[in-house]
Amino acid sequence: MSARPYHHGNLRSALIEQAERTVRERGAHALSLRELARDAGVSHGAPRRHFPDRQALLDALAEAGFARLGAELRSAVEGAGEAFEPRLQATAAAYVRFATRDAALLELMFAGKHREEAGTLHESAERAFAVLLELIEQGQAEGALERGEPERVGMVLFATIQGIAALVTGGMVQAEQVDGLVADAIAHFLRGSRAAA
Amino acid sequence: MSARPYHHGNLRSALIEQAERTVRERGAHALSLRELARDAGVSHGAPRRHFPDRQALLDALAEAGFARLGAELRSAVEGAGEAFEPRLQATAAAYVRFATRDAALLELMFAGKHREEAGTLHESAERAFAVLLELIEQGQAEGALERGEPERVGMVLFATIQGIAALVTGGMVQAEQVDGLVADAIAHFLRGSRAAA
DNA sequence: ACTACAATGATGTCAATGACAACTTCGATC
DNA sequence: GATCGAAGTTGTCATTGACATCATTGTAGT
Repeated sequence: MSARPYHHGNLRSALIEQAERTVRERGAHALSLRELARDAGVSHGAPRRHFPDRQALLDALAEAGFARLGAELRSAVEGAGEAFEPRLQATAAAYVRFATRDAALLELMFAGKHREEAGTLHESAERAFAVLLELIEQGQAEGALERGEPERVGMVLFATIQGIAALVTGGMVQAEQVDGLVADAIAHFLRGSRAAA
Repeated sequence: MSARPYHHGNLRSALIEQAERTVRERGAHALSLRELARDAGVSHGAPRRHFPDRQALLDALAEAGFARLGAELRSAVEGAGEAFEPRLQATAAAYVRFATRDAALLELMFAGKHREEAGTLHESAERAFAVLLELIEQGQAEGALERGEPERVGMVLFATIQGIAALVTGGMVQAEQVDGLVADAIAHFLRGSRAAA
């Protein structure tokens, strides 16, 4: 009759999982270590074994977020054939989808990134964004984008996509308009790029 | 010897002023009503007369933020001559300047905007953004931008500017690169627009 | 099997905080 | 000058994050 074993077994995962849900549904400010502990059926001190303080949990969430973002972007690229433009469309749409579905999480990810202590976070972020850089390189190879460092060439495009996501989460754009707006932005960007080449 | 008069005199303003500083320097999450009260030399219950709860203070900050943003944008437009392109450059730069200097505040402003209760916030936001819409209309009149609703035509541009600000506050772009990036983005956008016309 | 030991959780405590209620002081108005 | 509402004070409560100390359990080494 071991109603609840003394050891949870995978408390860390359970905490992160529940925390992701809370952040998505009620924002990061609503995240309470004690509430997480209660939901996991564990004492209020237990989470401390896995996360020394609240910020450590947020960092872990950010890290997991980058991993998932990278996976979703990669999946979008790979599911969109070989040509540059459809790949770009699919990837941008995937990014906006992530950014709007997990707006608060993305905020965490960005906020954690420029904190000094955030050790492995930078690497996780770079791994996620590597997908985008590869895509830019393909665009350059196909002559759709100007030459130069991919990071610089893609910056304006990335800013635009990120900005669209911000407008959606800020309520300045309806959800139904998103796809059209993304398509618009990409078409606009590519026109501007070709004119420069 | 009125060391401290019973009535502060303008507690509301003092609280908002100090709160703006705190938000700018340490973020909105670090804002404590009790700390504000202490700094103002007033009891912990006093702020309640002016802000029923913490959110009310945040809303007031957002409102003041929109007023200031609108003023800075207008000032940028008016200080940049009559022609569309320099006006656009100046306005975009002013927006990014605001967004990076008061990143946490801008976040508050966006977050508050799509909350139902936020009564007058929407109006404040619209007043601030009216400057941008007028500018878009001028660009259309001069043939630099495609025709159609200014709100739609300007959306991609606004997203890009907002996105650049996000990249800066996210640490993905150095402060020195900002001006160049903004100029790049605008040039890119205008090329794309002319090609469409 | 037995014993350390390290990992994981439980319990208790503290200071800070937001929210609320009840009381007090001040100043404007009649 | 009495009244009354606005502004401030004091006291309290539940919640929270952080921390210290203790309890339990699985596991490695013998």
